[in-house]
Amino acid sequence: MPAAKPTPRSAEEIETVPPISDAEWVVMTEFWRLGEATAKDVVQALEGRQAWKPKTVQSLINRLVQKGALGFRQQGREYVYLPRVEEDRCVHEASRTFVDRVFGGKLAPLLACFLERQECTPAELEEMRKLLELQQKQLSQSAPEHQP
Amino acid sequence: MPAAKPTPRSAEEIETVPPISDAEWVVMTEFWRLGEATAKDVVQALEGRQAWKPKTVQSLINRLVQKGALGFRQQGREYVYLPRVEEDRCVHEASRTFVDRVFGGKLAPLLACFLERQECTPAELEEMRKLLELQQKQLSQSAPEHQP
DNA sequence: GTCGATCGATTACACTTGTGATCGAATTGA
DNA sequence: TCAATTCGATCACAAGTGTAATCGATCGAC
Repeated sequence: MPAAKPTPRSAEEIETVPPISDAEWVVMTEFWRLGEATAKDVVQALEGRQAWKPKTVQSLINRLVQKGALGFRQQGREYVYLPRVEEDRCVHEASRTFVDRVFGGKLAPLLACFLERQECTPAELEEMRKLLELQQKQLSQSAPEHQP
Repeated sequence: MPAAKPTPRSAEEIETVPPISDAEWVVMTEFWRLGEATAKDVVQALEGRQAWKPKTVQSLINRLVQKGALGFRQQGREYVYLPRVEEDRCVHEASRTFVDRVFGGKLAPLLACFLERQECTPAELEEMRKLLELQQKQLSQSAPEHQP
């Protein structure tokens, strides 16, 4: 069957993010970083970090297109691909799923797990503490607390 | 460097944890919780939460045995299975892999992601903040700071 | 002692994933 | 003009996964 299917959709967003496998994730990350890119761009970007043949990268791109995670437009003989799913949404979805599966949905045990093994730098510890304090401050402002 | 490699292991313990798939993880979780259990125990434990036929659960158990994640001993006609990999290690390994893949190895962005979407309860926020403070305190004691 | 219920063992089967190779058309350098 | 290169399209193929069903032995109820 010829290329009847590969016309880019006009609709920009899709509602539910498709499942993205580990290897595909590496590729998506590059597209999220680059915004738009040809297959070759991504091959070059991954060079050195990933020992993938160009054809492998192309296969992963093709699957991401099939899944609706990437779109593309034609430019001369080649395609320029671009993300069709937001990084934030995918990242959040993946995190949610992971934390649910492994930690019963709670983040604190994950943090504890990392702290136990000293997986965080002091700078990161500080950053996280600030994030938490900020969040707590905002919460306490928006939701009136009863103070004893 | 703090956090050097922990104590050398005994020769028999499995050093690298096997890959555990999503469905298998659900089963392992029950074994970690129960300590020891027959297939039927786990089927019953999962009843209501997971719409799996008993044969499906048995298949997952068999694969976990093949992978070395479960062991068993015979008891009459049936088997009593038990974990052969520590939950902590599997959980940590899975977390490490996930955070590396999705957040470039840093935990803070994951936390930020959850906070943005208000995925944490106030109690959890507080718990995490305490965890962080404790860790920071311990660090500052073990690694002396340059004096003001 | 026979029959159905019940174990674990073995088999099934489609889908996904990782990792490419091949093919035909277009492009380019000589 | 023609051979080599280079796209994307299509195909390949083994391993892993989700989701069971069937088979052969055994145990318990009559």
